[in-house]
Amino acid sequence: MLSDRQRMILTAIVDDYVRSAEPVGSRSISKRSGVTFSPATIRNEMADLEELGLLEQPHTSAGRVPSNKGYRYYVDHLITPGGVSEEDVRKVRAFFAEKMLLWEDVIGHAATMLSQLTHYTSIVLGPEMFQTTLKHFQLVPLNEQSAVAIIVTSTGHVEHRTMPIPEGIDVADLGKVVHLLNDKLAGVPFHRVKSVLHSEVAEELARYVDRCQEILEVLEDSLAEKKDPRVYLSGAANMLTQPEFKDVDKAKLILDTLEETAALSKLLQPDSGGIQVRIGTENAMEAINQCSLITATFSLDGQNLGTLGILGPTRMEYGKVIGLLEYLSNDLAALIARRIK
Amino acid sequence: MLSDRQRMILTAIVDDYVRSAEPVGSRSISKRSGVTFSPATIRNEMADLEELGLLEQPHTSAGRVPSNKGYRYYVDHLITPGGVSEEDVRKVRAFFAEKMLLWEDVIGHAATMLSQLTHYTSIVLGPEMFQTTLKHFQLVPLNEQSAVAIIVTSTGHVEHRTMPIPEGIDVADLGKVVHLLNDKLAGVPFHRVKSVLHSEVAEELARYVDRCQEILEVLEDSLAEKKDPRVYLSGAANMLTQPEFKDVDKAKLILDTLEETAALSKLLQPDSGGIQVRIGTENAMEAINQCSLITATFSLDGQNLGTLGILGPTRMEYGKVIGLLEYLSNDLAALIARRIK
DNA sequence: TTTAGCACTCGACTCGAAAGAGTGCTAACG
DNA sequence: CGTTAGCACTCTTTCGAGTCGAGTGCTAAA
Repeated sequence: MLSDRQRMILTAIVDDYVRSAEPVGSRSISKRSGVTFSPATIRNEMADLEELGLLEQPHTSAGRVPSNKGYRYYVDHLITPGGVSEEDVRKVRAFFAEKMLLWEDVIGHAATMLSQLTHYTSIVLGPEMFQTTLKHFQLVPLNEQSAVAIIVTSTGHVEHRTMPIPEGIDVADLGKVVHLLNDKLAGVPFHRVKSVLHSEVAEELARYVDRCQEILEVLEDSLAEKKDPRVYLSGAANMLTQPEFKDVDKAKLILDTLEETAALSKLLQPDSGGIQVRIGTENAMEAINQCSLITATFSLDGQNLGTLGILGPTRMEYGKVIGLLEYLSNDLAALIARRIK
Repeated sequence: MLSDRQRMILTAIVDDYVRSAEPVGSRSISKRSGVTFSPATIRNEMADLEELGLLEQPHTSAGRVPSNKGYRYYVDHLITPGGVSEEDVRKVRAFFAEKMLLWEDVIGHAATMLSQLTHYTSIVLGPEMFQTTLKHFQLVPLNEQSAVAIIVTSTGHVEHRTMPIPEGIDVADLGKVVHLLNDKLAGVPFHRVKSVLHSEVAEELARYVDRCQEILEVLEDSLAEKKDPRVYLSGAANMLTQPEFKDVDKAKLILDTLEETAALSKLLQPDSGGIQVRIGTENAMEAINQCSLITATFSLDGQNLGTLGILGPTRMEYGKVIGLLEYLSNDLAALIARRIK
């Protein structure tokens, strides 16, 4: 357990270091308003905090820097529950007002906004279809060989996929199949679609439709195929403004990682709902062991609609970012809820 | 007009500099196989080439570097029409074989492949819908307030957009409208959709359908709205491997630019079909005045289907990239042609 | 016209000295 | 006993001088 003074000093060091990116010395802390003790006292406390593993020294005769453990303590116990600045609220409002018309792009634009507001990198995951239920689906024939499947999920997410039509299949037959499937599949979770197709639908369908086996097969491919959720990335270049990545090689390592959307989608996969903070080596991926990732899920009736993520250096404005993510994820959830009513 | 020897020297300098990123000295050229004259002779020629503005010297006592004008001459007159290596052909084949099933993502994946094959940054533009014609469109109602419009263009491109349903409109009415519109609008270029809706459709529709004015309005918004073509970016981090961008600030400038998709879409807009090379300051955007952009359009019956772009430092493997783009753009065009038959 | 020779230029690298920031320790103080 | 002043010490950063080496331009000879 830390004393009040130790907590105060740790807070000061984190705050200072986040701002300046330079090791924090005892003198600069003693000069803060509200500090009544001398640099020497602070040095003693700092030595104690270092022994506890909360601080580190880049080298003798440098100031102190928070360790990962230090950041963790800060986030868990010291953080000031950051409200969102009035200006940011205004920007968010303005943004949604403008972008609501192009609903398809709204999540992508949210990513852009996040990176602009925070000056960090934002990574946003769209809904993972596989975990939602099918609400409605429809086929629109394109030509002899292909059709577009439009899929609507219970969360109001719409997606289309082109699929091949087996040689010589009648369009009318397809229509019948789709009609029947909508009855059977509405409300079925995607991860069960495959088995439902096999167990319940196949036989009945076979009575009405020729060659239904072939039709079911292509439908399976386009409907039930597991796909990674869409990944929206924005502000990756913001990483380059951080002094910890002034070395191009380090920066390249991270930016390369950021281009692998599959890896990102795994990285953001939340353990649970709400806000999560992963500091430095707490992140599974080695390339971002110098970074912290803060994520927030937004959901509707317990169904996960997506994840907002902010990636920055471990030396990051945790309070501000957490506040913003909390605010924005609630906003987005509310927006989607209102939309599908 | 350059002498054969001058052309040979310029070629050697460009090739060497592209490989090494270091100013090329007379000595290193004279050592090349096939070179029969001494460094002194080459120095004389180099001085002449510099006077012509084709070469530059970073400072006295350094070797020579091609100027933008030098690259231009190289691209226009000296380039060896680069074939595509067998290995690359194999990779492209393998790639298409694998990705054809997920047709929706094929262009995006093509971008990824381009950046991986070239180690440069690839920027790919999807089809500009506004220049194609409408082939078919359909509405799928989502709930009381909204529907999805599926739009199919003559080039086989499919797109969906959510649109609001005006309060209290009958779904059956909507169906009628869509049916009628498909007759009227099929084959109409998108840039004329708006006027056709007004001039030809409006009156006739009014006879059958109540409140058709409101319906037409929302349709206009979702159908005829001009949207920038989709921009696919891949391999932006490759920029960081180039020694000319080892300075983080320069790199940041470029990466920032690369995040503005609207600007990119403008930048890639081709003057004409085929391959285009823009060297250094020939590019409109100041941030990439140290870069070259090579673009190739792929089209079908004269309709532009998209643009492949490779962005790299001016010190770029022009021959190889041009060859690859030529090959891939033809391939893509053929693929699309085969698909819509 | 080509080439050898040579003085010259200029960036890159190395080294050491000086400056400066911050510490840890000790001893004194209230 | 906690707090503080004082001080020696450590380590990085910065700067300039010196050296090295690559490459040039010029001149004179082949």
